[in-house]
Amino acid sequence: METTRAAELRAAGLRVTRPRLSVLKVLAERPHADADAIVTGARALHPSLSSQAVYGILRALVSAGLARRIEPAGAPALFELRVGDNHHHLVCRSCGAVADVDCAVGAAPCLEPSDAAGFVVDEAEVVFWGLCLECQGRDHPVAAAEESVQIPQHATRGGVHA
Amino acid sequence: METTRAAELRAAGLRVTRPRLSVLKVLAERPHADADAIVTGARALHPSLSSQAVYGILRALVSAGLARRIEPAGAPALFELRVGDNHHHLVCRSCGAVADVDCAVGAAPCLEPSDAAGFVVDEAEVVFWGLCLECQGRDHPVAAAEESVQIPQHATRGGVHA
DNA sequence: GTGTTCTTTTGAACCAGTCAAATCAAGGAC
DNA sequence: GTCCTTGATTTGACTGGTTCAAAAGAACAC
Repeated sequence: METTRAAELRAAGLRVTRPRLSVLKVLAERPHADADAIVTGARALHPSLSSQAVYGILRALVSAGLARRIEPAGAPALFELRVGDNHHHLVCRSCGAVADVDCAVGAAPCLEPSDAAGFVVDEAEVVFWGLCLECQGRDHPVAAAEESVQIPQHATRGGVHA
Repeated sequence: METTRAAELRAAGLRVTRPRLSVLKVLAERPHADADAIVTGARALHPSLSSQAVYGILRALVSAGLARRIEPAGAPALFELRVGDNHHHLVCRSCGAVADVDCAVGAAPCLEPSDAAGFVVDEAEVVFWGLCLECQGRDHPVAAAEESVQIPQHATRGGVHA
C-alpha cells in the first residue's frame, strides 16, 4: 500500500519522503481534512513533522495534481485526494462537515454560464450549503438554518436556487 | 438618493449613520469590492472612518440582508448589494476580476445534488473560474490558464465540467 | 432635551498561511 | 556501497485579513 503511494509520488516527479507518505496516508484516511488536522494526523506517523512542512507538502501535492484544495467560505482550506473527476461538495453551515457529490447531469447545460461576459471558463465549482443529518437533529428541525451558524454566509430563504 | 439608502437601513432595523451611508454608496458604485477598497472609497466621504468600523458595518449589512458576502478561494472577501436574486459569479484566475451571471436555468435540476447524503440543502453556490477578456489578451491566448496564477486553485484541463 | 441603546473608535489580538535561511535526506553517478 | 547534487524539511519570523473588547460617541424614542 505504501508502495502505491510512493509510486504515485515518483510518477508525479516528486521525491518519496516519510513526511509526504504520512500526509498522503492521512488524506486517504480522512478526506476533507484541513491543514491542522493533517498536521496532527501526520505527526502520529512522523512526530517531528512541522506544520510548515505540511503546508509545503500540500502545496507540492496540489500543484502536482495529486491532491485538490477546496476553500469553503469562512473556513480554512480543506484537502482531498479525489482529483480529476467532476465532483462537488455539500457543506454543513452548522458544523462544517463536507460530503462529496457528483452532479446529476454530466456536462450540465446550466453550468455553462448564460452570459460569460467575455470570460473563457475552464471550471465550474459548485458548493451546496445546508445542514448535515446530524445537525438537523441537534438544531431545531424546522428553519434550522437560522441556528447558530459559524460560517458567515447569508442563508437564502426559500429552497435551492440556481 | 441618500434618502433611499437611509430608508433601506431603517427598514432593516439599522440606525442611519454617515459611515453606513458611505459604505452603501461605495458598494453601489463598485460591486464586488473587497473590504480594503470599501475602506478607501468610504474614506473619501467620511475621512475619519476606521477599517474596523467598515468590517462592523459590512457585517451588519450582510446579516440584515442588505449586502452579500462572497469569498472566492484564495482572495479576500468581496461584497455586493445585489441580494435576493439567484445569481452567481465568474472569477478571473489571473486578475481576480468578478462578473455576475444568472444561471441559464431557473431552479436548475442539476443544482439539486444527485445524492444529498442526508443534507438539507438551502443554497447552491456556483463559481465559474476562467480568464477575463483583458487577461486573455495579456497572457498568451492559448492555454492561457496555465499562466502565472495568483489564486491557488488546480486548473482543470479540458473544458467546463459539472 | 434627555437618556438609553446602538455605533464607532481605538488598540490589541488572532489565525491561516507564507517567506527565507540553514540543515538534512533522496536517489543518481561512480 | 559512497559521494554529490538537488530538492525537501526545519526553524523562526512575519504578513494580511479579520475579529475582539473596552471606552467614547451619536441616533432616535420619549
